Amino acid sequence: MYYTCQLHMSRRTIPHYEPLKIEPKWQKKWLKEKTYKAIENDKEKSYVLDMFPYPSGRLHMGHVRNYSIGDCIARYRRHLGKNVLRPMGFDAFGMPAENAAIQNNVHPSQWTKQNIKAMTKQMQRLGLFVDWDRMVVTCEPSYYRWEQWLFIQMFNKGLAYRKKSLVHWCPKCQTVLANEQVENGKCWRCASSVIQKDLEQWFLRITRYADELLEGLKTIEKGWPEKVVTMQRNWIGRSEGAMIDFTIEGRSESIRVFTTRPDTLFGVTFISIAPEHPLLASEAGLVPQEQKAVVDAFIQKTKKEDFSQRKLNLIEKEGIFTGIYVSHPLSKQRVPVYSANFVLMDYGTGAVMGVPAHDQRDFDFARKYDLPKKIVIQPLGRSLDPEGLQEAYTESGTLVSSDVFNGLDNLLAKKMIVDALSKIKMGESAVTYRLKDWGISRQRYWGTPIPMIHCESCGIVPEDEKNLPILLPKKAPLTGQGGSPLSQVNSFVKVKCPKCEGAAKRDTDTMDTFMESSWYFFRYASPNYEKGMFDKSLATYWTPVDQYIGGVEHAVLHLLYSRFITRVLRDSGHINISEPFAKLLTQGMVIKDGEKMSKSKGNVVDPDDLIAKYGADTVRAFSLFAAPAEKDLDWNDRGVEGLYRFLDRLWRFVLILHSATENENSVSDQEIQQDPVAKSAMTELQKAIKGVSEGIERFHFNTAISAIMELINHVSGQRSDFWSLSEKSQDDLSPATHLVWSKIKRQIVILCEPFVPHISEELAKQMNMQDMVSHQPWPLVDNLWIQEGKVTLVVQVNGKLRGKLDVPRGLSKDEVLTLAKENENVGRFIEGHSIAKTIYVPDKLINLVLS
RNA sequence: GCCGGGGUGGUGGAAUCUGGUAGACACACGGGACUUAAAAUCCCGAGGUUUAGUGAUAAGCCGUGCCGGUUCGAGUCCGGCCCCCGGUACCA
Repeated sequence: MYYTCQLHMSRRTIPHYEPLKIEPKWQKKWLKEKTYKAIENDKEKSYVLDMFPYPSGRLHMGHVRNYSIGDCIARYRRHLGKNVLRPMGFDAFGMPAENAAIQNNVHPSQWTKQNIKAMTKQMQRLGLFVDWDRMVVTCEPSYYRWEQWLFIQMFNKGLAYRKKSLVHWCPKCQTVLANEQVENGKCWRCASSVIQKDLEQWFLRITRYADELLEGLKTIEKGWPEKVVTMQRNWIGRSEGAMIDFTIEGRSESIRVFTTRPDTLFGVTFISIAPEHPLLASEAGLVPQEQKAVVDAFIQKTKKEDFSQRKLNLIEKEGIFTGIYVSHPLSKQRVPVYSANFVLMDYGTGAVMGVPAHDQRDFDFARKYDLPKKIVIQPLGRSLDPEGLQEAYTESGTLVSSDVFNGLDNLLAKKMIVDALSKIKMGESAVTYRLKDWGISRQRYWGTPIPMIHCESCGIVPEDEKNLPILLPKKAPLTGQGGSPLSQVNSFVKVKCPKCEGAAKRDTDTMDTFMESSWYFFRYASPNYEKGMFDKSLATYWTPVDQYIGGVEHAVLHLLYSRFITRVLRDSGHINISEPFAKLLTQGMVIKDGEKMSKSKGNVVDPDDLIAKYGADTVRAFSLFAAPAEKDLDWNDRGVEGLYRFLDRLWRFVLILHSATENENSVSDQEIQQDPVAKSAMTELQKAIKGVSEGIERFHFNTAISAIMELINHVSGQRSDFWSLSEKSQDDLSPATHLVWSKIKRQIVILCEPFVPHISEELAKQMNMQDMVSHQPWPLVDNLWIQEGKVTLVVQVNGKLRGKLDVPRGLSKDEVLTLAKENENVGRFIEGHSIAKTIYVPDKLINLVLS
């Protein structure tokens, strides 16, 4: 495995780049010496965090990409002198473990532990910058104990509560899903169609923080992708409007509607309510006898319709007259009440005022059922009439047919009408949110048990904190059928009530796994802390996370829940921050042949195979080089080969520089200036330092790596015999070149360390460098060398490129103009014309504008 | 529909923040050197097109989805449109 330098017949040989030999050695050393351990100190801290993985069994390329990015940032920041924390852990509760248990008869805990072990090994084989002493595994009782404790605190503050409600239910996973876990009417995990069930469940009152979560986005929007901020904003879905009461004819109660357009109140020609609305239930006794049969039939029919389809607006608008009438709160006119399938019970009040002239849905509905359209807003300079109206007019305008509000601008009218309603207690301004409370009960085994007890005499009682953790029983029947597995474990269910000591039952649901991931980043500050969720002073030192990296798929789930829980912890005095993640980088997917990598498509690339073939450095470097971080990365096997070849080139490049520059003598800057070879090499080195630094800072890792390639291309091109140089060649290198090359060999290993740490450390060692590369400071750009020297100045005539001038920097406009006119090609274009104007950008270009 | 992001060679992408040589760097391709041969390695070439020249080459024109504008100068800024990707949705 040795090749001999060709031209010089040198006795010296340079061993080939052999990643598989050098990588394990360094990985062992890093682990043994705890090279990347984070210890609190006086330096500026930097907390770099990747979203922790679910222990599915094996790393996939998405993980590799994620960790390569985080690793690069962590390493770079350490070189900059920051105190870097880069921890790793596992989001270890969840369904796949339980499914594996059902299918293969392995205990979820065993399955999970095996996977954690295997995946940890894979990560170590990648050579990640990680403080392994801070590992957090969420299925450990020492972790979930504090989650149970948090739940009790939230219960005591009214932030955790139980209610019966319609919830999303996945028939395949046999469990409830949160709103955020339903995508297009399908389960986020298994893609089964979700159905609705009426169940009693635990909820966390995230809506109490709705406004704050919305406002808080302003403080982080600079550090987060705009896309994610927008998604959260839309998800919270704040809308301002009014609640308005329509009194039911012959009754004292009223139907309350929510509207964002109180200015169109006089345009109401009907009311529509959701089929599930309680007023339609028989108990309410509102629907007249003669209408009862048809109304019930309509309700039944709508209920049968696929709920998700109804939400997705795929079903034609349908409705039925309920026989109920209400009275308009201001005009006192009689208004019919319809039940309509497009009105949703879970938003607003489940009842809507129908204004066909100014709302498109109402317009469609009115057209179908031949209901009148009343125009109450006229646009400026036009006059709408109900007969000619082809669609609802939803823009602004002036109020008409609206009693005392006629002539008002509609924006002003909004406020005036709500005021008028408030006075007679028939309405008030109101804000609604799309965001709903977070349902966290899961009828599954492999999760954190909810530390609550149901007592017949005392009601719902929290477990005594002394008894935490409430351990998940080791044995439970796992069949995937028949509700919570824990309900079948007698020893778990039967407890004494902490209040009255009477016989009571434990809650048998477990918490949504998103609970664990909502605070793990605090736990890393003190992973083994036993007196609470985390040590406040340590968490205060490290958090917020300075740079968070992960997939965009968590834009509203994990990233919103974490912001919520952080605020809960803040309000109970456990931490002083509101926002857990100061900066967020969402990396794109790894795709192959235009499709997402997946087993079913058979286009999965296994990181282990690649590491076994090319080594970790190649895999890491490729995943950074092939595309900008935030874009999708199209996997390309040839590209990997290319990166491997580059690393081989890097390897030989550094060793050749080394063998050619073993004896260094001191040379002044001036001597370098006067030596063209040395000087241009120096300039290229400075450009590379600049390019790599800026690339990493802007997360343009692809251009950062190309800056290193350019340096190698340039220096190796300085001599035609470069690739066969040896120590013999020292004699024919100028002292200045000798020095600059020597500088390059020392600095290039630092520049490439964030991308390819193994090869970098190994090269440093082979060059007998004292310290490990990871402890070296980042080289600073010496602008002197970049600014020095000649520049290529562009000459334009009328904005078109006509010539180039190689000139020294800092020439005056007149000097350049004279040179430009002398240029033969430029001369051809200006001949016979006079120059009307000259634009000169120093050291860049001159543009001659002809008259 | 609404909200984001994007559209640049055969391909991934650079230059876009801050208007100033479009195509860095790489992949793929083609040619050459080395080799008995191959691999590896090294070197060279390359957006399209036209003109002149045997030729190396020189020069012109066109070119960053489309149309228009601002500017001495637009891939970059502004207005309008088309297409692709992602998110979201009877949200009252």
